[in-house]
Amino acid sequence: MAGKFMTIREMCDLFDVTPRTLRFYEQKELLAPERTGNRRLFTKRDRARLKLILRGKRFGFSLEDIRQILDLYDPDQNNLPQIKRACKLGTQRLADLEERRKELDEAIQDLRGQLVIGAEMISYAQATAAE
Amino acid sequence: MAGKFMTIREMCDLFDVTPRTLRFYEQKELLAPERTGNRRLFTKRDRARLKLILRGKRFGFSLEDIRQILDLYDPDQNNLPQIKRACKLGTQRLADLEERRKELDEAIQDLRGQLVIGAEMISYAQATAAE
DNA sequence: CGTTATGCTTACGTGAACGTAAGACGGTAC
DNA sequence: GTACCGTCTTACGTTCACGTAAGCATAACG
Repeated sequence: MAGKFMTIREMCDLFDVTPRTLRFYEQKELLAPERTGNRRLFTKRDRARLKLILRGKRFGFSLEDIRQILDLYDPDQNNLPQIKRACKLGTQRLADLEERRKELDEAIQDLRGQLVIGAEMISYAQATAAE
Repeated sequence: MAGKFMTIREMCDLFDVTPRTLRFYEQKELLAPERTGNRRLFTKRDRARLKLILRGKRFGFSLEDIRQILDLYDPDQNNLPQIKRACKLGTQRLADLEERRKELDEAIQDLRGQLVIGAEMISYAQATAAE
């Protein structure tokens, strides 16, 4: 049923988005589903791209940022300069992500510390209440 | 000059944001600077909160999400139920962040792989061009 | 002491990322 | 055949996160 092509509804159910969202992404050239008549047919490629799109969004990238990143994932094989540009941009993006990971680790440490403090406040409150 | 209080401009320079942004965050109750007359005076607490705000934004949280997180970082010490709620929410948020880290690691691995492919494409193109 | 910078409030404007409603078209279930 | 999905296009509406301009008060500088 979903071997090669998927309808827009199947895509929506699979990724938990609305049809409007998929059409919007197509309009922004983030997706490029096939057509039969004027019905959209989403391929494996579209699914892979959508996964990347949603992931990017969860990390605060704009759709325009994401479009640039997507180009990295399937550049025009016959266009060497474009491949080189994509690699350069990708290397830069990688450094970006690694920086983000450091920040994320820091945030996790902070939050853990805060939870310890919270736990202390609770046990202290209970201790004084028991007096 | 910036020992205890900072002007809005000093804050802007320090965090690379506009005055409008700081006023906007205050209106949304993310910050609560003191006042002298009607001039805002930002304290160490505001600086700590702003750091958290900007960090949250980089990870795609909405300002409303962030407001909830901020409450975690200085709950009302006299309100035990609120502390407990904050801890619960914080624990949940921690799991959330750790999930994000897994995703981020995945994204980094993907991108590294993609860069390898790109490098291969470049060297292949150059090899065939040399024939 | 006038000019220039900084800050305040109020309020309308803007770009991104969709939501939503209207109307038309094609398959298909009865 | 017609009633009903599912999908399409077009287009106006909406929310979030600020930008920007106007008008006024105060502070800092020379």
